[in-house]
Amino acid sequence: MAASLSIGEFSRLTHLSVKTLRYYHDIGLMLPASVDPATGYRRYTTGQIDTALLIRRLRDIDMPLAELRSVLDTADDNTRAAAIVGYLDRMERRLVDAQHAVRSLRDLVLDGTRAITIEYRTTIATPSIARIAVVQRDDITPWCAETYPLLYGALGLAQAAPIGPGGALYDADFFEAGEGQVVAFVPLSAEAQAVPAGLDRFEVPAATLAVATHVGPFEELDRTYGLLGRSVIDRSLATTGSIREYYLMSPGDTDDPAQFRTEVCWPIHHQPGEEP
Amino acid sequence: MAASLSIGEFSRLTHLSVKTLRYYHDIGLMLPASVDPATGYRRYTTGQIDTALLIRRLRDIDMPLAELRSVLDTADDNTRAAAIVGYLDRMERRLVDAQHAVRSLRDLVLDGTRAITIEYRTTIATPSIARIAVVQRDDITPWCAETYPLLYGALGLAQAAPIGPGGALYDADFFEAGEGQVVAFVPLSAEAQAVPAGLDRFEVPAATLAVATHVGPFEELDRTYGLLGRSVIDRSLATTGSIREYYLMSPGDTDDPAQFRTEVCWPIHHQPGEEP
DNA sequence: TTGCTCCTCACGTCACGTGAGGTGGC
DNA sequence: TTGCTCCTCACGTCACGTGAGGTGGC
Repeated sequence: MAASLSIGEFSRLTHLSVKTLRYYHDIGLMLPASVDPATGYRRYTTGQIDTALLIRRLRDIDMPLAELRSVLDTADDNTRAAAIVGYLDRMERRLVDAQHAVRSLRDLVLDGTRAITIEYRTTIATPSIARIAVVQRDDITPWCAETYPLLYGALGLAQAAPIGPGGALYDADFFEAGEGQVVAFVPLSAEAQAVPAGLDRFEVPAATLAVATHVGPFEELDRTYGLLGRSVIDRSLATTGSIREYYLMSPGDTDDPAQFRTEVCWPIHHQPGEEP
Repeated sequence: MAASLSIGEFSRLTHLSVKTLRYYHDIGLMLPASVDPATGYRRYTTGQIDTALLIRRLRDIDMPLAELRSVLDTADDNTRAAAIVGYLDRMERRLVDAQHAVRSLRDLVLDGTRAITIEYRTTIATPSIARIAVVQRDDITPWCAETYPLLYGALGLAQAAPIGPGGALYDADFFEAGEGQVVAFVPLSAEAQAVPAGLDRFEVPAATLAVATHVGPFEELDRTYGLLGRSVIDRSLATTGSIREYYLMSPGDTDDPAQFRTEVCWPIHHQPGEEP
């Protein structure tokens, strides 16, 4: 019943180029139904159109060939559908992220004049409740989304009130190696009750800091980091130590990322104008 | 004032890898502020952080390096902003298209059982008003969006009513070479008044057709085409001639693409069961 | 027989990443 | 002096596209 087609005919019906079909044959992704042993001519059947169209659809949305291969190798329809839907989910998230990146860049370009103000501050050690973990840069958003409700939830249960805005310490490795220790903390008076399992007492160390307040979504923090880092280095104030952020207005307070206010704190060895 | 940085320090501040920075130097996209003639060590300045961050942002959303180069070569701020925003516009459209592709594939995977019914039909020549042009496959959507309001608008002015649903003829080249003649037509009684400039009288030729009705957005037509083409070829009915579509329910009738009904008509040399 | 289709190499493209093997700076 | 940083090749990767040069089928 299924008729036989030359590679050119099959190409026209599937909108996969002849070169692409030959390449898929070479790598074993999609084999012709038969190959003439004398001439090497490839023959496809109409029954292969479905598969070819699926491949084209998935390639159109950039599924890597390795993943496509494992999808095609999946015989069971439900398992295969689940694998595809899993990819679609990931893809949709990436598209949304890309849209945010486009919009944020548009804001930056159309309003590139926003300067930052930098203040200098020496903090004292602060008792707090904290969650400490080694986190990858790419995982920081979900980790925070999970951690802060946990911390504030624990305070609620203990009927204790925070004595300042929550924040986090980021190990230098976190930025430099893409993975490092992160301490998410909420300041709390030392007399407050015992902390639940999984959370720790932690004393946020005293520090001398250059501080810039970032207004807007977390994805745009890079600009504030860039300007703050530049200022610190230009003034030869840089020292080792953790980068610190304080979340003055965050997802716990508002749903609108444009309203977020984040203090970015860069460790310095002395305040400008003071004795080193 | 601008401090000097090694490539590693600059890499950490900009999140561009050392390899990437060296590559940008090689191709002349972004030069170090200085290079030690003895050791080849590259030196960057804090004043280059802004440019590096812009590059990173634009690369994050896949601007090709050639375009990035022309953006960076643009000295005038407004012209540069316009070039970036132009790219952002194109990118945003592509992202929306990709989202549609993802959703449409999701529908297909979750409801892959939809079969099509194929009927056979012999039509007679039909007088019509038409717009004829050579169109690229990629441009067909805007071309149609422009053409049908024109055609129906002309009918309105002439106080003439169409005598059947609008449609289009697609030359074989349109599908095979990516560009070919397209005739968009609306059937009209031969006695109706003269046609306005830019439009033509056209007689849609008689034909014997295999017809499948596609329900849903135009982006999913490939599946109906695949199933219809497969059926026609399997039955050895294929012949040369234009592919034809009739728009029974289209953007002129509803805003919801899920409601669109399109007859896809494949030319055949005789109806199955009849004498060839 | 003409001309269209199909074939197989070999190499190019894009934007880097991955080592190898070696030197420089603090 | 140690070990971390930086250097330059050369080659790899991903998913094909672009010819060159030649054969096959109708």
